[in-house]
Amino acid sequence: MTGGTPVAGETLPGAGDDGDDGADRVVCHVDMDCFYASCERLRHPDLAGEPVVVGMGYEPGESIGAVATASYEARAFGVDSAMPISEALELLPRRADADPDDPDAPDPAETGRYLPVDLDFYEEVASEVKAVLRDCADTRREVSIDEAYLDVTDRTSWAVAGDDPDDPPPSGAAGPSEARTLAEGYARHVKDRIEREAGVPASVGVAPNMSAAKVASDADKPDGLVVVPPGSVAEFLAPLPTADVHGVGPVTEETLADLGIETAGDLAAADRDRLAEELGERGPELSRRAAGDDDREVTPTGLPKSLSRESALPTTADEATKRETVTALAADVARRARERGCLYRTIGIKAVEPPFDVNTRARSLPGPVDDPDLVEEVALDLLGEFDETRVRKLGVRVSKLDFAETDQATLGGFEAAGDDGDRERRGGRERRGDSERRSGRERGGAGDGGKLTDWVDGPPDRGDGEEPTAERDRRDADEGQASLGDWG
DNA sequence: TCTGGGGTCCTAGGACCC
DNA sequence: TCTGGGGTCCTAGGACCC
Repeated sequence: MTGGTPVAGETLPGAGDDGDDGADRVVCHVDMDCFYASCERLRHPDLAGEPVVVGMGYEPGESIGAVATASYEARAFGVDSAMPISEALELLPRRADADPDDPDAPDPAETGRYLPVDLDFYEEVASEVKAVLRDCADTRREVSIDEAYLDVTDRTSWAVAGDDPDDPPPSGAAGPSEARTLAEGYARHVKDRIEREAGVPASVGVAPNMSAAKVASDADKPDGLVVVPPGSVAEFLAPLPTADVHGVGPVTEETLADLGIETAGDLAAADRDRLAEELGERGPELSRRAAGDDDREVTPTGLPKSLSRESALPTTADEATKRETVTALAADVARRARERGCLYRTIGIKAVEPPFDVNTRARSLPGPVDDPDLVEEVALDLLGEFDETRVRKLGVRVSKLDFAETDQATLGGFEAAGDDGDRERRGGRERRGDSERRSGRERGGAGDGGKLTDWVDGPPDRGDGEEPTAERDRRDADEGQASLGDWG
């Protein structure tokens, strides 16, 4: 896109009522364009300009799996995210199936390139994007592998470019409608750096709050930059369909339509008590967002709340098959929990009956554990209720995660004692897990000895007086960031 | 539509406690 | 034993997002 940057609405004098007067934030939402497909193009330049479909669960030559990402060229054929590969292939045949000697073969111009998901590679690219974001904003929230919010209030402002930033025009009202704000220049800088340094395109939305920035980044994809200055947020959102508001899905959209609410403007103006009746607390909140009113701070992503694995299988009632599947999923979830250094206190399963009937069962333990055998045992026990049931998908999940506990085990057994290798570390952790399993309730008791007390005076090997809790918190934060990429 | 996998948050009802 | 009220935890399900 080479056209001018769309600036949503003009700032009308006296209309600056969206946010806190004089305290307008500058929030960017960075959304990578068809990220997986862009990553594939990065390493396969011949894919440039081609319809590209990246499928999860897809294997070359097969028609299983679902579309994870479709390039915009592929979307032009109707291929879309979450679509079964088999359906995508009908809309857009595989290039490999185009054979010039076969009159029945598809026209190569109407075919696309299909590739399986390679998350490890996408995470490498994502980490380069994140490096740019870290450089451009101190306050960030990374939402997924390809999306982040930045609060850049302290790096730029809503002042009009060319004017003295220390003396912005009142309400930004002066100047021609195409006046560029400093915020726009900064957002372009971020966008250009991502493209230059990570090699993949992004769309960026800039607004005084998160939800408007999110909508803005979506408004001109791909390769978009949409700026919504304070005072014009409500006006920018008003004509959009309710489904464009973050948090409005198909069900809510339908409910709203039944109330005669079709646009964000309708939603903003709707009776919020009525919305609360229909939608619960979410209703009024969505209405506020639609009105351009969202005071959520950009806060870093925390540690995960749950870890799960699930997998689809040909619909079956066979008990042995189901138990095998759950056993494998349980082992995998337990392994990932251990890798991330967390204990869990609740173990659950999911069993999906055709067509899409989701059943969940969960059991909480007396205390947090790291115990793969127990995950399997509990999961299989919960599965017992579905022995007769035909299922098409099974899942295993651990929740009520506890990171602090293992951190202490890690620090005590690993860092402080020196690197004794992974085996030793795991052994220590397992022993700890077992003891927790027997006496999980000991946790939280004040001054009951144990590792916490050992730390009160500082790490055993270090006399530098560094405050141990602060150190642990920092590790927590780092771990949260580092693991982000795994949840695309 | 015959939907893949990994998450988050919210709600409602029941158990249990004071 | 009944009645009332408040709070917390747990489980199950639903909606939504990427």
